Amino acid sequence: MRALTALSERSVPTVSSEELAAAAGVNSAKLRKDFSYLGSYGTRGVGYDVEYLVYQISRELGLTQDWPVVIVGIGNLGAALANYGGFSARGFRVAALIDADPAMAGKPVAGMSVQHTDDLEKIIEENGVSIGVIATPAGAAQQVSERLIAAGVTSILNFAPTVLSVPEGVDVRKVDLSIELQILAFHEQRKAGEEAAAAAAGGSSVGGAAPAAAVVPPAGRSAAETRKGGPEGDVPAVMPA
Amino acid sequence: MRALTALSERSVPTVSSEELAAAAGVNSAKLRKDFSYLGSYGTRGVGYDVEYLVYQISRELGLTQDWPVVIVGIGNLGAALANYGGFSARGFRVAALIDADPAMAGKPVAGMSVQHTDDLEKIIEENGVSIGVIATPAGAAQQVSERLIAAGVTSILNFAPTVLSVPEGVDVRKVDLSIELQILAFHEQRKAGEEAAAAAAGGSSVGGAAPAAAVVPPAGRSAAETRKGGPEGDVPAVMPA
DNA sequence: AGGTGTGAAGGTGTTCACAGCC
DNA sequence: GGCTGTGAACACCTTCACACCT
Repeated sequence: MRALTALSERSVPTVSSEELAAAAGVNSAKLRKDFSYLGSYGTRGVGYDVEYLVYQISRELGLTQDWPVVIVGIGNLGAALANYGGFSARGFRVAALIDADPAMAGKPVAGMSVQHTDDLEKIIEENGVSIGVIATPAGAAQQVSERLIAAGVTSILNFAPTVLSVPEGVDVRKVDLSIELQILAFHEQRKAGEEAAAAAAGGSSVGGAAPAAAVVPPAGRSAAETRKGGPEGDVPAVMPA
Repeated sequence: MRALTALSERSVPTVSSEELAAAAGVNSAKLRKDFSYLGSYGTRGVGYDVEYLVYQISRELGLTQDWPVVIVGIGNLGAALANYGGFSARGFRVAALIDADPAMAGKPVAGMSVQHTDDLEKIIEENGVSIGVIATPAGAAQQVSERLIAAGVTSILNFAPTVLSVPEGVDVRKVDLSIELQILAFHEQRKAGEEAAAAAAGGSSVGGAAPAAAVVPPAGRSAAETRKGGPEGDVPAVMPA
């Protein structure tokens, strides 16, 4: 979608699956197959009409609708989200900012006036909100989610570091910022391990030029097979000590 | 890992793959197979020693190390990240907060003093930082990333709404907050579509009780097969108008 | 000639089911 | 008897390759 939008902005009229795939960094066959699930929107010998394709995909993804959302918990994170430009650009409209702190009520954040939690139900109903964003502290999250759901919200984006328990039919997506860092740290560790291994081995490996994006299981497979000793001071399968 | 930590806090000594799988919401066979890649850390007839398993997985994931990180761009989002408790809890230490605005320099955020971009290289080198977090506006992100990388950073968590281009060997993870909302909106749209379809069909479907977590391609497959008409006012494959 | 749409081949990831150990 | 560790079966996803359309 990003690649398509870029083409659209450059007023490119049509793309072949090959060109678009290259721009998006994927395989052209995959792209064609994916598009085929939406329908036959291409023209053989020509390619896909960019504008038409943008429209079809947008609609399929629900981006042609305008989704009102509320943000509950206007601390640093809530304020950051309220100011985040990406939302309005993608069809989301921040209908209200809600905080439990009476001192926050009435304060202007991102050009809106913060409202108090007391009015949560009213706000949701009046604006027909079905998506709520929780940016409260962990302790408040579960309770907030219950009130949101009771008022009619059926999708929740949860930034609080808690697992919410919600009734069936309600979607929750949890954003855990530290998990992203953990993933980076994991790869960082592997980089260090590979360097060390390479240095120790002294270059006896075959094509050891640039093992950039290694994947986990296969790498340690054979090592794991042999080392079945047990729980005493042994070495991790995927990374040499 | 979350499920394990919870057990550890409740001082549960051992778990079977079955119990842990239920707690984590996954299949027990998958869990055993995944663990087997790390080694044979379980005891047949008994299960896994919780503490030992926590340690092994932590080490494998690189969580036993202390990772210094810098946050560049101390606006709302940067401040929110600096205050985010989850980082220190998972072995990350915020080594410095950096902002380009001279007015920010010296200001206290999350108990630290914000430093100016001029000192970026010095800070990175002195603290041995290999992971950087970019929370600047889109326009500054690419340049910041280049300075970070030149100074020795090899992993970047990018919150700015831009695609960074970086040399090989550098990992970038992009967090796009609006994508999460888009995913919720997509499911939300499908919920609405299903309701409408159910209402229209009047209950003639077979087991139409609760099609909670539907997946995309299969659903619209047969419909897509028949509708090959072409680009005039037709209906999306996966969602009835 | 150029490029889509798609059956078929090829991979990868998941689950089953059971031998083997405690 | 209970539970792990793992080959084998299975399901799903990706890629190939080519018939068919413009």
